[in-house]
Amino acid sequence: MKGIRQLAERLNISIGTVSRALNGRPDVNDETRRRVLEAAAEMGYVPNQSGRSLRQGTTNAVGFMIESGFDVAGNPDNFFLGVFDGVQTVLSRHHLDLVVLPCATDEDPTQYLQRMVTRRLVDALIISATHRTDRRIELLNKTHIPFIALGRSATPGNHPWLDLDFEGVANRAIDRLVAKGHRRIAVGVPSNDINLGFVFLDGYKAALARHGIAFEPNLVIRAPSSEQGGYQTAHELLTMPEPATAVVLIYELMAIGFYRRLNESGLSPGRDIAVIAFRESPLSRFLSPALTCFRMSLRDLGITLGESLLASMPAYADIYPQGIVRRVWPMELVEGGSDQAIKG
Amino acid sequence: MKGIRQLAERLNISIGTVSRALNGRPDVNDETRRRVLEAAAEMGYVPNQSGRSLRQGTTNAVGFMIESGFDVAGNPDNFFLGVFDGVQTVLSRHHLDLVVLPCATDEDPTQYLQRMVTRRLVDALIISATHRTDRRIELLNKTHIPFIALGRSATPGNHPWLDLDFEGVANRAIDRLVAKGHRRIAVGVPSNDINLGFVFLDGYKAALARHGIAFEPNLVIRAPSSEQGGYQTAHELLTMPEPATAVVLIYELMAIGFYRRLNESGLSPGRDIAVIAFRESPLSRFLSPALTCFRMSLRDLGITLGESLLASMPAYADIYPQGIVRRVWPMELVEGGSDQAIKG
DNA sequence: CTGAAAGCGCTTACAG
DNA sequence: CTGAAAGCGCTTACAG
Repeated sequence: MKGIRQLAERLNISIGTVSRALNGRPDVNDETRRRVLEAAAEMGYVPNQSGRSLRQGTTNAVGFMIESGFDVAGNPDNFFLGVFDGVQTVLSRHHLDLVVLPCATDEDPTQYLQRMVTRRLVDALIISATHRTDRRIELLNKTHIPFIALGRSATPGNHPWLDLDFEGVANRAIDRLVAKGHRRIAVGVPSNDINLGFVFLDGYKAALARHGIAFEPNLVIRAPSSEQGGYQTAHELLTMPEPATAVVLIYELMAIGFYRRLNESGLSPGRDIAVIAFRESPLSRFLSPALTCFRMSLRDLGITLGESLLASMPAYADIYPQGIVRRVWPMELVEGGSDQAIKG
Repeated sequence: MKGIRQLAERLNISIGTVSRALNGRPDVNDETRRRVLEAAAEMGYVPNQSGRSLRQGTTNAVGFMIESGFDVAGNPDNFFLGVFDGVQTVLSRHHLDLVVLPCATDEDPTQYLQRMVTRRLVDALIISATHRTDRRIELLNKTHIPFIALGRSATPGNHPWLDLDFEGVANRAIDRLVAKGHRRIAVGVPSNDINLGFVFLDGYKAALARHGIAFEPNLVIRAPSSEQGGYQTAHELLTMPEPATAVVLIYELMAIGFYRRLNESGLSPGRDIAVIAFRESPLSRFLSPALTCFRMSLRDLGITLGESLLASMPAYADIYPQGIVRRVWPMELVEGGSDQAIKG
């Protein structure tokens, strides 16, 4: 066990001076500092995090909670790994580490989060896949731990959040489809309580209203965010008395199942029914025809997420003076062949 | 700040007794224990992990390192989230938590791991995506922290490991294809140093030898483990002087690109060229024709991974007496239409 | 069965 | 510029 004490003994100085030298305090003789750093490197000494945490009251770690159950479904190409990378870029500037906290499927997310918070495993938290009403937000607001939500929620709070622009997705998709002559436009939305479904649906209704198209509840297909869900969505649409001519899917994974169901009926996406989906992934290019979808930089999203979180922490607020960030993240439309059909 | 001291004051007993009651020590009066537990629940008291860690020398956390760069590629449907779930099932039995440590793409994996180890963030580690020679294994063996590798490696060590049965995949795929009359069977393998590529290739060569088929180096196509890589693989195969009649792909993500390239030439997987891929995912069923591939339970793999890790930790060795586990994980073949072509 | 005390490895006012 | 000492929140021998 190589602690600060061994290091100090070896150099014949006090542990206080070693600590100050290591932590870059200005009140240390240059020569002393040099010797300390040299010896530390040689011994491979790194401060014990528990010792520091206990003394300082901070862990120098930021937690990112993910829920296997909800997050997985719609994210086939590892949405999160891209975001992690961006978050880490920011954290590493301040010698903070990112630890990912995966909540097991058989555990209540709020209880899990509660445990992580009270154990003081991390100084701050990022939560994702927010629900319409989200008890985690309630809990975090009560405990006063700094956090940011990747996703809005109807649960109130003064916390920062970052969310993808699902209104924008709905609006631009509808505008595009209407411009191509479509009037009966369906949407495939999540069947659970995840907040983005609500935002997307509101955007859809607003866009229809702008174009003077009446909202028809039966054109809103609720299905799991999976291939199977996409298959179901296509099946429902095809067996309707008056089928839709276009569809906007919330997850591109659904597009695979959607395409397949169309093919089974001898129909072709893009020719017989227009398809637009959120979000671009490696798959979207390889579908045939390529999927019209929305693109974003996961890394940039992660960077903004990290910076916005730090902005809400007193210790970093002067470096990131943006205050409480509440921001919608824009996305870019990527044209594919899947919505090229011209109607009427 | 609600610490053990506040709890003790409120109950008018010493902090030592509170600690003993909370930790389930037998030498505590039943009534005292009841009062302590009740008050703790009421106050929402949970022991500070830094305090415990510093005193006990353990963190009660197990780390699972993932590398964004390498792990992501071949795992479109979140391989790891399934495994995490199984690992957590095991850890939660012993009040251990799983923390995932994602190594950023711009950081050296060995240095990252070094930092995590010396900081003493976790008591034990799981590493994944092992390379042919893996400096992380060298490091971990040196530091004497308990760990298990998900994947074999040529780097020596007495550590436990668990690995998927890539020889089995190669053998059974080749047997099946040979039985259908194929003799020119290609393989698509990773273009990097990841160990599974070596294991798979060895299995392939051995299987060919068993069937008296000469090994042809140009039938080994090295490509990235992505759709693009699958596309490249198909392209190379189609432009060969004497094309292969069957192919085994190491990642099912490659199959998407492979299918697409075949379609571009008016060829059909399953009819014109037989395709088998490792590993089953939601996608494999939705490809047309469905992909013949290999299935496993990610959760069960995670459970075994967790139990094998604990077996190597002195504190848990009596509960998990399996010793140093070194085990190959079997998989089940799932029939699709992609290898139904009969040659000869 | 309980209390008082030591100590895990650090950081940081406080003297000098 | 440096050292001696206190103390972060726990657990655990050691007395009684």
